[in-house]
Amino acid sequence: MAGDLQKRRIPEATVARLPVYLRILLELAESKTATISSERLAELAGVNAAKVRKDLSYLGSYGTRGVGYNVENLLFQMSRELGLNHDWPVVIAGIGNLGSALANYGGFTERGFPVAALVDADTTKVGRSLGDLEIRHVDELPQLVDELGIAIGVIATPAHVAQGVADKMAEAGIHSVLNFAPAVITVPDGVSLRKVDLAVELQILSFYQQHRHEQTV
Amino acid sequence: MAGDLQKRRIPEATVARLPVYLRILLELAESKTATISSERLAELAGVNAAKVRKDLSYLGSYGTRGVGYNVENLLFQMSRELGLNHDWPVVIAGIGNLGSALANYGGFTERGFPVAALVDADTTKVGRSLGDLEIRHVDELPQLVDELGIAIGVIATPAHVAQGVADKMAEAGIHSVLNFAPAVITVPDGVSLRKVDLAVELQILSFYQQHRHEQTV
DNA sequence: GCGACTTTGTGAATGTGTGAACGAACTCAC
DNA sequence: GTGAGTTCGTTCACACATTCACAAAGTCGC
Repeated sequence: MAGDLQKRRIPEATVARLPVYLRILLELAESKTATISSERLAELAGVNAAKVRKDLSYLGSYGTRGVGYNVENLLFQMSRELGLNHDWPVVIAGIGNLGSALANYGGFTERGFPVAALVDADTTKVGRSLGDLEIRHVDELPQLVDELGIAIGVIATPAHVAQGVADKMAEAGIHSVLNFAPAVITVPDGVSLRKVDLAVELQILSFYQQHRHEQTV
Repeated sequence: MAGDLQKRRIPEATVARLPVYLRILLELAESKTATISSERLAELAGVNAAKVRKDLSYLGSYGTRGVGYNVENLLFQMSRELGLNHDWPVVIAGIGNLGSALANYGGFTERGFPVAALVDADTTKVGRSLGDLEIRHVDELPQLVDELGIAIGVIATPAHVAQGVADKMAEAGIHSVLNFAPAVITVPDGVSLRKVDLAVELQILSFYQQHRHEQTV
């Protein structure tokens, strides 16, 4: 029914916190903890308890007053909401320092994001193997996306080619892009883009360091 | 004088955008562009022009109506505000896949964050060299911080030891921490903490991918 | 030097996110 | 089954962030 639509649009800030809760719940489940209160979860996540309750309430009313939240149930609901009940194959573009490290890093597959393909524009790299994957040419993206059901593209190329790669990804039918290149890139409507920029993070830290110093002086 | 204090506290959201503007301005300076309008800068940064003007106004009134901003001057003011008029030496803790990649990545030094030391808790790694640096034991942090004037600590360890490393960094006198480990960590008052969590980023993308799909169906 | 044009800087309106507070709903001891 | 204690879900007020809209301040051609 139509009334079901928009019943609860989840705010962006909440979406960004759900994965953090999820990881904590996974750890709790491993240690056989059956229920958890918003207070304790807040402590583990480093946030405010009211925020936790509000965040979780967007998933539905899965808590029990006087008791807390059932860990297993909450895990299930949250995984469903985050779309983690199945794998999302990933392609990494740009197999340099960072790209190689990401490809070798087991944490992706473990969390449901198997690295299904590696691509690069450098023909001297194409054909080489990394782990159990062969590096393919970036122009093969459309076939790879099709054949392997790739949903997410990770850009680990130099800045000046990042936009071109993003364009190729979008064209190949990828709807989610994670950009590590230190460049502002744009994607068409309907494609999600997130960025991780190490230099920017360091510069933000530098700002606060600088200002803490000025204040103290 | 005291009236100078708090004249203009820069909002967090603005601080996070300044490094992006900075990078664009550097590119503009390289291509000998003398002035730039808020409109054009906004386009390059992928944001709204009003936002650019408000952000820049926190640095002071450095624009000229009818003309735009002088690139060189704006660069100077912004670097000063971000504390980038001198280098900030960095220590990387945890020399695994990611740590090694970060250590080899030239982009840090280039942007004023020279990697001055590498530490690890694994005694089989201690003593080995990476680039022109020798891996030191994490317990040597206090001396390293002192001798090399290290200001920023980067955590690239496994999740379960991240908090311990953060504690050691804080104790050694580091006031800025960038955490790559997939774990929530806390630091004492007076220490800045930022995090980069790859799995979280992918899961956020997964959320939107999932919901786009549900909507379309 | 004057009028047309450009672009900044900011006040006011709107939107988004946070945290305190509290009623509602549940458990548990007796 | 009643009362004391716990914890959720939600409301409200406030803080923070974004965007619009426009006067103020400059340029430039003639």
